[in-house]
Amino acid sequence: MSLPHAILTALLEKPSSGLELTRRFDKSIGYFWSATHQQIYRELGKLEQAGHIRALPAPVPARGQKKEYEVLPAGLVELTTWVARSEDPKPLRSSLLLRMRAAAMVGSTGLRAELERHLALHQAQLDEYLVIEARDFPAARPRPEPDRLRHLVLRGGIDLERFWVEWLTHALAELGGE
Amino acid sequence: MSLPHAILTALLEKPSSGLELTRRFDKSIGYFWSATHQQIYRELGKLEQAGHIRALPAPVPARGQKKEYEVLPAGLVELTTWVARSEDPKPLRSSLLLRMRAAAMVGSTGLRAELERHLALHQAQLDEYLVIEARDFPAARPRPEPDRLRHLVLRGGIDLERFWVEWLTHALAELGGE
DNA sequence: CTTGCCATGTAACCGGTTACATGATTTT
DNA sequence: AAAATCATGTAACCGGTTACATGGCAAG
Repeated sequence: MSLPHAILTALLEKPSSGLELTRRFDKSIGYFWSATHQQIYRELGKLEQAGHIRALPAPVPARGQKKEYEVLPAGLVELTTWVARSEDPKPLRSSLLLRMRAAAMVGSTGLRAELERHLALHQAQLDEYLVIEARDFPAARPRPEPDRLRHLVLRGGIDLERFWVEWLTHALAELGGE
Repeated sequence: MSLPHAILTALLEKPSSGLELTRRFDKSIGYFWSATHQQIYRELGKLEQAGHIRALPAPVPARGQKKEYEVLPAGLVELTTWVARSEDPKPLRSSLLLRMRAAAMVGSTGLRAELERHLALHQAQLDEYLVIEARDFPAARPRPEPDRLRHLVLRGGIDLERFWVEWLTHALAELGGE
């Protein structure tokens, strides 16, 4: 049940329409909780019904017309209690690790190319994160808590990509020429 | 579309019944592709229908009776081609990172306890992996390829847990007393 | 002969994914 | 006025989750 809270967070940062949310998900919150525009519209409807958000009054409400949403006090309460809520981490699901395990049974033919492809993807994502870090979090400390928290989140993304890059590099070396 | 291939791999390692598979998932393949017994029975049905596996003939087939499955040649082909197949990594989904991002907007009250809980969980998982590594992969190299691949998979799990342990430790330090 | 466990399932639901539909606005 | 783009949606599907049902078998 994380998507509604992802949306509440995004709307708190800045009231937005569905499409704007979709775009911001693509380059920010979506880095660790992605969503398509269909999901977002569906969820906005539910959140409005629940009284957690409301559509800002539009001059002429109509289909195909932009609708801006903002968070209501009830939504703020919901998000605040959710932050303190406890939830187990979902078990890992990696089809790449699974593939490697299968390769141990049926041979690793063709696996190398896939590892190289993933390495490039993770390296690219890492580079993207590092650019954001340099832009949004230049040296200078200490910082106010909100900034520290946002930086920690980004750090998580960075270190996770670094893990993949290192593991894939190691795996390719270990696999040897095929 | 990974579950069927996880099952094929497990059945190649050793022909099993549905419940046996469920148990083996809980302590091996399930570390990176978990499944409940309902999923497994459903998938076994599909795989049998597709001609990828077959139930070994039982003396008295009946409901509530154990059914052993084995992989058929078609299943082996399917798994082999799947290993070489290319598939993008699913985008990361971490409700913990999301929670921290929300905390940057509404305050981090109650977050510390959750971080500590996750730290303990990941530390426990890491310890479990390390025991398995010591048991199944004692020093001595070089090794045949299948063993190298299985060890790489386990290494992935280990390094991933290490990442979480380190990041959570860092986050707790950075968060400071609350 | 009841309790508990082994083993195989069915049913309902839910979030995420993919494909498509529709209206409004801007560009050419 | 046709084409492209912005913006909001509907519908169908699919894998994973939760709750429950059913039968066989062994222990006390």
